Amino acid sequence: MRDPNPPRGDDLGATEREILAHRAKKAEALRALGVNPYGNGHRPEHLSKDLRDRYGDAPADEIAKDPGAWSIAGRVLAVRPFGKAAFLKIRDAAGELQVWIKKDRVSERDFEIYKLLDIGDIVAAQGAATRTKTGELTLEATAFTILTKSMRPLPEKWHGLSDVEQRYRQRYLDLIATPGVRDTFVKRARTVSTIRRFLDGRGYLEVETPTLHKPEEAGGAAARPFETHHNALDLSLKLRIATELHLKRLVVGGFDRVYEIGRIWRNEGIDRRHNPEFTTIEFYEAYATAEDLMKLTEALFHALALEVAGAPVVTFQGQPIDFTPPYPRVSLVEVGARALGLSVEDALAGRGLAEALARAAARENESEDAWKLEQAAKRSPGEAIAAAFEVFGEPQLPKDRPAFVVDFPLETSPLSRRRDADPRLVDRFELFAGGMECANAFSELNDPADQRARFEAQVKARASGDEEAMPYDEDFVRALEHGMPPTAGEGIGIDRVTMILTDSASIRDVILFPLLKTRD
RNA sequence: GGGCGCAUAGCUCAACUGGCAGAGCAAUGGACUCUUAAUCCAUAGGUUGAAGGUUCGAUUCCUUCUGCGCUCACCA
Repeated sequence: MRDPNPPRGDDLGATEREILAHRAKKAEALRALGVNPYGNGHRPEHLSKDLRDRYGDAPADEIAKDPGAWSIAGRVLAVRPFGKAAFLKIRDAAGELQVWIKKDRVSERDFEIYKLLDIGDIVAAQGAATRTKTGELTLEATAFTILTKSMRPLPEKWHGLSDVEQRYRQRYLDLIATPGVRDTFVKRARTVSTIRRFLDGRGYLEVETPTLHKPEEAGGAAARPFETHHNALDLSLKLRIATELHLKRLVVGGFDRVYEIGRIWRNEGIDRRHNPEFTTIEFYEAYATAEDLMKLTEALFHALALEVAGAPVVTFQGQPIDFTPPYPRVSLVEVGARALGLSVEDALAGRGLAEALARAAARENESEDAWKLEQAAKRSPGEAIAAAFEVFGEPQLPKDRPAFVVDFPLETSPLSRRRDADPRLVDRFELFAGGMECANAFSELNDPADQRARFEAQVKARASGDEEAMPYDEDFVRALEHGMPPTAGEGIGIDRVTMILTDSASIRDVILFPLLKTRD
């Protein structure tokens, strides 16, 4: 444990303290030159990209004919000084550009300012374009100033930041120093905007529903919620675990096509695929069926691959995945039952199921899966078959393409409409890609009596220890009693889709500030 | 929550079987007007994550704690 009342600036090492002090002196020296080290009001007229667009690969003599008058600003990433000249590597919003400062081209004062420069400072330069004899497009400065003085050093220039923890805690440094990080988050933004454009173009309305839920509202998924409290109302609240139930209320209210892109919270474990807060898109379309949404999903993911990754085939962790429709379909009950050596009929009826699960568990003997199968034997037939699919079916899903898992048992889907042809199943699908569940969709249950029964089953499950079972949402049933048109809905995990589109191994690499433990 | 692993200068990493804690980059001072990890000379920088223990001696071995990573379970 450290000093509980550390001095401001916390536990700096001597080197760091010296750097801060030295740079503070430079800031004062800038003020003495009439430069506010934290000034504002300087607006660059160009981006580094403007010079590249203008000159491209043009040779030096051609650039010399029309060198232009350019004005850029950005962060200094590297300085290569030569006494009376220097090359600066500057990064702005559009890329990087070299700036060349020469004592005989800038004013004496500007050269004094340059001498107070540190790597990490935000600077502005004006001047003409040129190409150096090593061939690099360069802005040859005629005016130079420091806009913001950086007081702390950037990470080491060769290796950057390799301490994963520091990358997440100080993401601003990660963005500056680690190649590709910036691009990942640009692609994340493009993923969201592509989805938004896709749905807007199909007549969907974007809405926002509460993230603070009363205890009875915090359903829509199987998960444990975070708990919080409103002081003025003295009200216990939970953070939402899904947007589903409010969005369907809106379908009842006449918004036939709605979606919400938003943060949800689930109070569960953290690993490569899970962060306590993450972003989903849920959308609901009246008069559509799960079958319709499969078509829509194929079109959407194909569009995402093209728009975000730039090609229909995306390589994720060394595995190319072809997002060109159509995607193969795999039956959960068939594969699950077959894995247990049973017919679908016997499995759904529970005939021989316990014995088959025991046999399968024994086959798996020491592995973790055995335990999962043994637990499944205590649940309903549908849940047991789903468990068998998880253990035996999921690893066999196609890896070079996304795949739809279809034919879900009723018991695993408390908000899904029963299938007319077989009421033990629901018209539901999950989209798997890259070994992850990326989307989950179904024809929505709009029979209020059936919904009531499903909620009752959930309450019973909760009473017998299932902490992830949903609460009974009376108002939601009331809404259904007013009549919800036949509807299909879908949820997509934005973070996981972004992982695939950016080839990121961990969900933390696509969340700017993932949750970490507090440091003392 | 379980298992495995990691923590040394601001950053990236060394330090043999327990024997004076080092290097590169960054920094500081100096030289240098075409560099791309610029180069050259010099200097400074450490509670080896924390607390205990074993030992003549601990970065190294042991215990506990903290944080992080991987993995398993739960989950999307």
